[in-house]
This record gives sequence, C-alpha cells and structure tokens, in this order.
Amino acid sequence: MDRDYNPQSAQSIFHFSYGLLHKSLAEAVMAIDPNINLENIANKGKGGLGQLVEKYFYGYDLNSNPEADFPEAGVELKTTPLKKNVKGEFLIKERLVCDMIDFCEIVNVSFEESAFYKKCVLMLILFYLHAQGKSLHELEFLFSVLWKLKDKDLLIIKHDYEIIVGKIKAGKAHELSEGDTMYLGACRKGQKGDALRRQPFSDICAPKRAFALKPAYMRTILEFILASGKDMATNTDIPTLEEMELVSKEELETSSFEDILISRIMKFKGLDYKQIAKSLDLEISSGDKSRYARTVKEVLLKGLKDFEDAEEFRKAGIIVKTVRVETNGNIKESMSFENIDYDEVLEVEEWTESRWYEIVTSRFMFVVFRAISSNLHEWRNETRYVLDKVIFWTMPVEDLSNAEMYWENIRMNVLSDTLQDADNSFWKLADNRDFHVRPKAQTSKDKYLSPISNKEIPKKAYWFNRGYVKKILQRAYGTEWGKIFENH
DNA sequence: GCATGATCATGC
DNA sequence: GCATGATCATGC
Repeated sequence: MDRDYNPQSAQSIFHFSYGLLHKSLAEAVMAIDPNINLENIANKGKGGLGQLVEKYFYGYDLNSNPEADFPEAGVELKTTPLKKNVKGEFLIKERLVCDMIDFCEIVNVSFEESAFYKKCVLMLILFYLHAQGKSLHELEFLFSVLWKLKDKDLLIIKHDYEIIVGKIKAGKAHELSEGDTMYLGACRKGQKGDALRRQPFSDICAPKRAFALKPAYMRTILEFILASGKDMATNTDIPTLEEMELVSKEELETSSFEDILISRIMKFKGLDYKQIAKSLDLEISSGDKSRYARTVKEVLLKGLKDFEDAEEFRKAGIIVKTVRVETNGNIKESMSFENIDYDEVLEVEEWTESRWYEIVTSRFMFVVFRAISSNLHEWRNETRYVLDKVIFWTMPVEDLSNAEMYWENIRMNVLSDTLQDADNSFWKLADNRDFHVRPKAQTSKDKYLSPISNKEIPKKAYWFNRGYVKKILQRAYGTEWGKIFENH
C-alpha cells in the first residue's frame, strides 16, 4: 500500500511522522495497512525500534551505513525513550547513540568524512515513552522533532570528535570517557561482560564505544519541543529557545570553547573576590556562602543568573565549582553536589542511567582560589584567597567503578529503607573512599519522605571528599603544585 | 584540627 | 517553599 509522503523531502517525511504520535507502532501501522500485524513480526529478527518504524511505518527499505536512513532527503531517523518522574514530568532516559566507533578504522577518518557527519546533521527524532516489560511495537510515541545541528553546534561537535579520535591515536581508547567532551560523547556500548575491542596504538583492549549525543544535549531538544507547546516541531524553520550564548561561532573557528573561557577568567588571576566583584560593579555580601561562585558567574555570565542559562553550558552539562586551597595545599571544604533524589535512585534501572552517573561523567570546570597571607585592612577577619587557576576535568575511568560502588551503597539503603540517620550505612568522609553522603538542607527539620515507607528522612547530597579534590588539583597543577603549596 | 551535622544568602 | 552552591559551628 502506498504511503503518502515523499522520501526526497525532509519536511514530507517529518509530516508523515504525525501518524505515529499518541499511538504505538503496531497501532500506527495497522491504520495504514490492516494486513500487517506487528505482533507476529516485531519480536522476531534483529533491529531496534527505529528500523521497525522505517520498515513498517514508512515502508522504506533498510539501507546500511554510512548513508542516512532517507538518503535522498538526508534525514536520519532516530527513536529515543523518555521516562516520567514522580511529578509526571518527562525526562531523557538515555543518550542518543549515533554511530559505533571502530577504533582501528576511525583514526583514519576526518570529521567531515565520518559516518556521524554524513548521517546525523539532520535527524528526525521520535520520542517514545519507555515502559518496562512492553515490546517495542507497543510503546507509545509522544513527540516528533526534525532537528538540524546548527553550524555552531557542529564546530563544538567537530572539536569533540577530534578529542575522541586524538585519544585513540594516543593509544588511550581504554581511557575514553563521556566527560572528555561537550556535546558528542564516546559512550559505553554493550553489556559488562562483553569482549573488549582491540585498539590500533596500544595492546590494551578497550570497551566497545559509540558516538552519542550526551544526555544534557538531548535535554535541550526535549525542552525545545515542550516549549513549542506542540507535539511536532522543527528547528530548521523556527528559532530555538531564546538563549544567551557565551562564545560566538566566529570565536570557535579559531579556538576551543574551554580555552576561550579560561582566558576570560584568567584575566583576574591574583585578585580576590572583592576586587573582582568591584571591577564588575557587583555587590556581594561577605555573609553570602556562595560569594566565590557568584563572583565567577559574574565574570563569565555577565548578568545571567545561572550557568544553565547559557546555551553552551546547558547543552554540554558542564559542572562549575569553585575550590579554595589553603597555603599548605589542603582543600578548605569537601564539595557538595545536588541532593540525592531517593525516588530517582529507586526507579533507575541501570547505574549508567542514574543522575549520579551523569554527574561523574560530566565535564567539570574548577575555578581555584588559593590562600595568601595579607595585611590588607579589609581582610583582617578573613583569609584572603586569590584566583589562581581554571581546570577542566573529567573523572578518570579508573575512578568510575568506585563511583558505582558508592551509588550501589546508596541504592541499597534506599531499597532496604534504611535512610534515617540511625539506620543507614552511607559512606562517610572518614571512610576515605573519595565520596561520601552528607546532609544538605535548609534546616534539620527540612525532610524528604522515604519512597518506600513514607517515613520522614533527612535531605542528603552527593559529596566529593576534600582529599579527593586535592588529588584532582595536584594532578592538574603537576610540578607547579609543590612550588606553590608545599614550601609553606 | 578535623569530621560531621547544621545552616545560610539568594533567586525563582 | 525550596534548590543551589556552598560555608559555618560544634564536639570529639
């Protein structure tokens, strides 16, 4: 039976996808051709939901790499799951896997020649609702987005690609991490027990990986469709959300995003937060516990309130933290992250889909202030710290298994409903295991409810031990560290 | 002196 | 009223 769309037109393919929304694939196909019963077909043979959609809904013959799924229109078809949280909001469930990485092959392929570039510049992304236990053809489609990677995003993605390929060329495929890059990540693919792959410039075998758009980037696509107020939208003909960009396309043509930010911050090297604030006309109360963070925000964001408000930070999910180092090299405080969402920990099916996994595989930006002795009158009651260094950092892969054990411990406490202070077995700072769990709330009376028993339980957060932060900084400073700190 | 629990300014 | 990005305050 003929389908009423033109495979040479992206718009036409996009409009035809309307027939999938609010239906399962089985229902949508049945509406086109009652003779096709997916119950009998879909569970047989290989292939994901995307291939089933292409074959049975679009009635289009499958093609293999490296061309886009609809080559005449240059459109790649992607299906990707959403989940709902307890408040009923849609969340991204997974990163969007785009293309497998063949370590031995990719080192000879430029970005422009890559299958990713050839296929994924224009994508038809179909969001469906994840439901445990359902077959692929039973899942409900929610939104359809025709998404074009704009030129500026492609510059950042090209840089990401080159970082990933560069690491493979350096014989470090086994050290790849999603946190190495901004929008395009090298994500783990396959199960834990799968055979490792050979890499061209090292004898060490490495886990299988794929190019993927990272969860934070996917979140911006979801925000785009939600903000449109419709079930279908395309960023090819209407503007995306109004957003503030920190770095222009022109700047990215000659330098990387990270280098640009480093040079903007390092103009203030050697100055304390009061001096920086004054030069920016920013008023900061000395009682404000976020005074260092607020100062750094003003330097980079020029009036925006949050890093999340800046396009690149939102799309890349970069985590910014300020660190204060004492004259002896100790870190003043441990580093807190967001509160543990016990409902999320309970619901998550795999550690790689957890919030904590996304945090530890993020790109980090540490802005370091170091203590110096000062006779200045206005610092007589407080140690003076001056801006010293900006460090972009990714958690090394060898630390990830420890991060996983930490998360498993938290999950075990959620499952056994031992979240009250008297009952839990959370990692403490004194355990010296790099991470710990600690309160973070308005007051001690500020509580959450246990997802299992509805008992009141304390609000706690994920923390990096200060000793762990020190290790991170020592590695980044290298030989400089001893010269600055340990002579005191 | 440090680990741990408690709390704060701010902004939405 | 609550999340954020932290620092403060205590008690051992």
